[in-house]
Order: sequence, then C-alpha cells, then structure tokens
Amino acid sequence: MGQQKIRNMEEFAAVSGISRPTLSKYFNDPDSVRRSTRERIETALSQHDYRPNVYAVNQNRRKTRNIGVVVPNLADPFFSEIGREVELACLAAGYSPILLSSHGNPAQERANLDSLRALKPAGVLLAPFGKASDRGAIERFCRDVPVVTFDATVEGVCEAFVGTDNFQSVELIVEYLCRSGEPPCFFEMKTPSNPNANKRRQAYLEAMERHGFAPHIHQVPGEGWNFEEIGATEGGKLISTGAFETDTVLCSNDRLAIGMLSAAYELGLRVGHGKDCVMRIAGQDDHPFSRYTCPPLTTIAQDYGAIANRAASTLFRIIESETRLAEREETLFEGKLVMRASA
Amino acid sequence: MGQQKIRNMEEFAAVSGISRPTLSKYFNDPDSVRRSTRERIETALSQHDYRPNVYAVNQNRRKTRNIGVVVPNLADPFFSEIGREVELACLAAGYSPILLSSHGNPAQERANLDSLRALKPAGVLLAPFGKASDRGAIERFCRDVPVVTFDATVEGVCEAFVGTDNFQSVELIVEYLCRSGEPPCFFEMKTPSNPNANKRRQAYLEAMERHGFAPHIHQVPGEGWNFEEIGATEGGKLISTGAFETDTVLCSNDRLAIGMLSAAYELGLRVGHGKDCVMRIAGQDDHPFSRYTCPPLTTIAQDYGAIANRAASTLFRIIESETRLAEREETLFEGKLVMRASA
DNA sequence: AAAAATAATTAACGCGCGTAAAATTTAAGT
DNA sequence: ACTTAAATTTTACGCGCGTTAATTATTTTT
Repeated sequence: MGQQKIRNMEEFAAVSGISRPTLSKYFNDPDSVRRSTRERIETALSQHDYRPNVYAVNQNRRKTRNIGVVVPNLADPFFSEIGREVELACLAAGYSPILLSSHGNPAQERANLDSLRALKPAGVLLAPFGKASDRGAIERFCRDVPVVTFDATVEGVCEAFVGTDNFQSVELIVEYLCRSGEPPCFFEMKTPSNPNANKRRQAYLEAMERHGFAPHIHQVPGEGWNFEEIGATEGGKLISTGAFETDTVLCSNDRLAIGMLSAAYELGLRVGHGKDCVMRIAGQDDHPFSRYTCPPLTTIAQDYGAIANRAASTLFRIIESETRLAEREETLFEGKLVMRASA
Repeated sequence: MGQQKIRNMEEFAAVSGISRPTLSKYFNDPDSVRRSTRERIETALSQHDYRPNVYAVNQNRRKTRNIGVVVPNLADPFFSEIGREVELACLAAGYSPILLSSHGNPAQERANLDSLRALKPAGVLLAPFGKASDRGAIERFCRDVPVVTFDATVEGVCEAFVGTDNFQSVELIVEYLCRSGEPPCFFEMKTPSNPNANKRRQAYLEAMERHGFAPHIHQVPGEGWNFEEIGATEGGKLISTGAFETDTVLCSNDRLAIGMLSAAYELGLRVGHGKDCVMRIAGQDDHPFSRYTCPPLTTIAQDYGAIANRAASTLFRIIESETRLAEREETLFEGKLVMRASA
C-alpha cells in the first residue's frame, strides 16, 4: 500500500504496467484477460487500491450493473427481511442492489421508479402495492427496464412474478383449523390494497366450501399500514360484540392477528387451543414477531428465501439473455403450516 | 409532451432556447438563474421531459449530492423507522439519500462505508454498532467524508453525535418504577454491542443509588440480534428460577422485554401493575410493536423524529459550511415515559 | 521453427456534463 | 437615455472511462 493516490485508470496503467484498454476489459470482466495479466493486475491492485470511477464507468453504458429493489414498506419486517435476501442475491451475482421503500405510499412507489429510471438499472425487483399501484406508470417502466415482481402482482404486467401460493396456503390452514376445532371465520380489512388479500379471501371461500362449512367473512374499515392497530381496534370490537360466528378466526395476515391478540388479551380472553381457552386466532405470513405474541401465533409461513432467490435469479436470467421472456412467468411457492399455541 | 426524445443537455438547449451553461447552472441550483429564464426552462421541461444524466453530472464533482445512510439492521423496526425519517429529511433538503443496512454485521458496516466512498457522497449519517464497529475504518472514513453518527456513538469519532439521553431516560423510568411499586432489577445481555446498553446500565446503577435502593443487574448470554429470543429464553429461565430479587424488571431495550413478556405468558404469570399481577416488566425505546404486546409495554420513548431531523440538519450544516466543526457536537434528546399496562 | 491464433498495446475519438473566459445582452439605478 | 451591474451566450477545454482499429507481442498449433 502507500505511494501516492492513483487518480484514474491512466495512472493505474502506468504503475501496473498494463495498458488502459486491457484494464478496462479487466474491470468489466476479470475473466476476459489472460490469466497472467489478471494476476499482474490484481497484485498491482492489492498495493495501490485504485477503483474505477463509478460515475465515469456508467456514463456511457446504456445499462449499468445496478438493480433496483422496490418494496412497499420497509417498516414492515416482512419486507425488510425479503429485501435483505434479495440484496444478498444481487451481490452474490455481481450486481449492485439499490433498495428503495415506498413508505406505504403508492405515489412514492411511482417516484421510486422515476428515480430508478435515471440510474439506468439493469433490472428491477418490485414488490408493488397491487391495485393501489399506478398501473400505467409500472407498465411504462416495464417497457424500458426488465422487471420481476414479487410478493404482490400487478395483473399481466412485467416479465415475471414470484410469490406464495395463497390457495394452497389457505387450504392448508383452513383444513387444519376445521380438523382441530370449529371452522374459522375470516377477518380482513374492507379495502385491502394488497392483491394477496383478495386471493386469500377467495381461497378461504373455496376451502370452506370444500370442507362443507359455511364461510363467514368480516371486513373492517381502516386505511394505511397500521394493521396491528386495525386488528386491535376493529377486531376487538367484533370480539366483544360477539360478532364472530365461531370461536376461530383466521386473519388475512399476521399483523392483523397480532393486533387482535392484543385486543383479546385486553378483554381478558384466553386465546389458544388449550382447555381453558375461549377462542382461536390464526394468521398468515409468519411475521418475524409472531412467535413472541401471547400466545405464539399459529400461521402459514411464506418461504422468504425461496421467493427472494427465485425472483432475483429470474431477473438475472432475463438480463443476461438480453431478451424479454416469451411469456409472463408465474412462480408460486407453497406455504408451510406453523403450529403454535394460538390456534 | 411528445416530440422526440431529448438525448442530452445540448439538445434540450436547442429546443428550450436556453444556452447549455445556463441550463447547467439551473440544474445545479434553480435559484441561480433569473426568474424569467427559470420559468422558460421549466415550461420547456414540462413538455419535453429531459433529465440530466446522473452519472455525467457526478463524474467531475468532487462531492455529489448523495447522502449515505447506514443503519446496523433494517430488520429492526427502530432503524427502519428512523431510516425513513432521515430519508425524508434528506429529500426535503434536496439531497439524495442512499440507505444501506449492515444486517447486524460489523464487517458489512465496513463494506457499506467502502461502497459509499466510491459514490463520493456529500456526507454520511451513520448509526454504528458501537464497540463492535471497526473503529479504524470509521475514523479513516470520517477523514474523507463528513459524518454524523446517531443512535449509537463511536467515542470521539466523527463530526457530531445525536442520540437519546440515556441517563435522563433511565432516571425517569426508574423513578416511576420505584414510586409505583418495588424497585426494578435490570435485565440485559452480557456482551451488548450497543454502547447505549452500557450507558443504560450505568444510569440504572446511579438512579438506584440516588433513590436509595440496592441495584440488581442480570446479564444473560446470547449473541446477535435475536433479542426477543434471548429475552424469552434467558429471561424465562431467570423468572422461573426466581432469580430476580424484586417483582419488577427493567429491560435494557424493548425487544428483550417483548421476549420476556412472551416467556412470562408461557409460564402463566400475569404481568402488569394490576392486583392480580405477579410481576412488572418495563422496556426502553418504545418499539413500534410495544403497544401490542400482552400486556402493552411500559417503556421510554425515544424521539425518533427529533433525532433523525437533528442528525440530518447537523450534517447539512457541516456540508454547506464546507468546514469541519471546531469540536465534536453531542446532542441528546430526552426520553418520554410511556405508561402502559406492563409496569 | 514457422504459421496461425490469441492477447495486449498504441492512438484516438466520443460520451454528457462542469466550468472558465470573453463577448454580448438584459435589467436596474439615477 | 445613460451608466453600471448582473445575467446570459459563445467558445472551448477537460473529466474518466468505453471502445474501436491498427499494430505489435505472446502463445498455441502442427
């Protein structure tokens, strides 16, 4: 190390004894130069610490090695987890992830896509809001940049979608709940922005029919991303007014369930499948905090890692093949039943 | 809108009738051109949608308008919240935030600083690990880039630090606990990487002495960021073996408390300050989920917004003054007692 | 060892923009 | 209207790197 600072590739060429075009080749793909020169470059690199100017490198590229990652809300541990997995996958494949949160706001999602456009990313991994997303803006964006959506889909848009099989998941937990006690009612928000919510409702209806029980859906008002609060306030109301037809409630997602559990606790009701329990509550997603609720939440686990890795690898495939997919790919991973004490 | 795509500032100069150097001035600071020309530019802009090439713009700048934001772990809602606040402050001030998570790994923190360096940021907002951080790497980084640390400090390093006044906060809750019941024991991890933990322990000792009670500190083993699990497992052990000297436990942070609450629930112990309760548990931080625990967690709220905004504005001040601070600034915000049912 | 194939070097141009200097236009002040 | 000051235009160069074409050096093949 030491010596004077290397200011540009020209100077590094001088100290390393390698010509600039060869260095340029090396930095774009280390394997594109002869083994011996690669080694010479790398030893020089180890004692001079030069790195090409990111901005100069990308200035004339039509596409950079950046990959945009857009999630609806980083404050939701589900997305921070899956965002992390996606980031790691990008780094492992030699891309630079740029993580953006839409902060629960579809307008921000659009703004994020706009700023990404300026960064000329090689591709984008997008977890959209769904119906609340600006469909037109996303369509336009997809025309310019390869996009793989995950978690939630915008019907028919983008190269591919990777998510969870809600029908399989819901059947799994409905079957379990019916088998082990009273059949579940379904609890959700009236105007869910997330398309998974709609699929889950539909799946619930079908599963209940299949098992020969009457479905009961309870939709409560509430906006935004304060799911726990809505679960607590509105779920609490339903519990205390005896609105639920059975003693078992399947929530559209874990965060609603977490809120409802806290409401039940406030009401002095013991939740779970034990003898002294008066009701059962189940969720969906296996939120990171679900194992620490009181009682721990029975839920359906999504395979975060599988979804993230498949979404990423699908995007890489599209980028590297330089051609758009013949037709839209949909990959759905199965959920796993996580049995805990709440149901 | 419409017409053909504008490829560069030259072409935009042609269609807008403004010379390129003036356009360049405008894009660097819209207020630096005459009002009338600014309006002409903006109407042209509204019907041609041209944006300067980010990479070309930054290529020759010694400093960009980017601001790096590095947090230890985005999966922790505390940091995703405060990260969000910081991002907003940056955008409002006309900077571009780049959010990076160190994923609970000090080596990643160092890697994040390295990649930030390549982006020539105007400044960096860093929430370090503390003792676990690579002090040398951070010092070196601070020599090249203005850095304001927040949440946790690396003693003596960087331009400024913004955080919570742990001594004031802990006094507040210790006073409350002593006044309203038995004096608290203190529960924490044996090897906390976060310097706040050490300050909090110290503050606990001092507060107990001030109030004339004997302090009791319980340190449990455990690594990493699975605070809830450690709180549940190790805290549960302490509870069930009757290790706590009093019926009141002050946890070093909310996530440990959340874990301990779940352990208490498992043990069938009612927590809170009601008549039928056998123990009290309190936390620190006012974690977003703390109001939905069972029972809701009594805790000390940090002023996320104030910390984020002060950290950001301090950094902007340093950047815009173009001079390093005469001496290191420390700003500590007071915590607020949040009384809920758990203590 | 000569021929063929592969890799590296030299020389040179362009990308989109920042920026400086000199010339020119526009606005402000009296 | 005339002087000054301020803003804009013209002209021109440079930044750090990608990239290409022609040349030279190195390795592989037979």
